[in-house]
Amino acid sequence: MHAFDVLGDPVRRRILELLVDDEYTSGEVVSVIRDEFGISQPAVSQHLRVLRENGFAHVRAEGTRRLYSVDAGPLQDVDRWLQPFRQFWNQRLDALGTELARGRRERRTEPKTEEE
Amino acid sequence: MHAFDVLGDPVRRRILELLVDDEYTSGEVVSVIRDEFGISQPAVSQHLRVLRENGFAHVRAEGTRRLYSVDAGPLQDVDRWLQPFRQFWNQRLDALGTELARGRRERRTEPKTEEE
DNA sequence: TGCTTATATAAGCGATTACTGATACTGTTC
DNA sequence: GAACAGTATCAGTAATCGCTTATATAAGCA
Repeated sequence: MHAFDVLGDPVRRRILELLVDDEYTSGEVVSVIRDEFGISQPAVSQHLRVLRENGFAHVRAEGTRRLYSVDAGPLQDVDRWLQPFRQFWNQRLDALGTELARGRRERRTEPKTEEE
Repeated sequence: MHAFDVLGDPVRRRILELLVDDEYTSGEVVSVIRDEFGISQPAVSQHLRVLRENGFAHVRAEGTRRLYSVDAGPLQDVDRWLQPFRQFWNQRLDALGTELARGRRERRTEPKTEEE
């Protein structure tokens, strides 16, 4: 399953938004998602499985509990895929990011048009 | 249709990769995609429609031809959604991006660990 | 050891998606 | 204005997805 397919589901996106801050047990995720989306425990568990199997989440057992956390690998792939398109909304930020990633030392920024 | 659903399809991703460089006529897109994916003209046209209707592409008529180009709006939404996750792979780039977007003037960069 | 809690898996079903072939529409050219 | 080229739309179909209910597994506890 491609990263974008995984992220296509709103429940899975929401789960990742939860995990970005903290580890959550399966049950905690279930209770948030049940409230927000009105779906069952198995439904959530299946989404967690998709996240696991596609490398978006780590699991760690603690007794009978399962603690989920973000694995950012596939998100980084998405970020990379996006790279060539960034020129459209922010050429300067994009260029700067590239430079920085290459380990440049110094920057001065020119006047710019604001967005966001 | 959510941006991530649109990007879930490999044909649509490929079309956007083409359009990132240049305008393409519908027929040009069809011929590239037909070669690479082996699907028909209507199939490609339907994908172009999805891109159009979801704001990923502009169309411009020129005679009987239709010229497609990227509209980056929804991609920028995706980029924004990704933002909180960037800390996982590059805290410093992330922080810098945020600062720059807020219009700061000056930067000096510290020594860093390389990635990419 | 048996009950309970936490979680995962399985089977089945309805909705959605991406395709195909057929056709419609709209300019261009003779 | 008829034929053609470029493109879009339509109707039908097969595959996939996300849900539900039912059930399995495994740890904690009386």
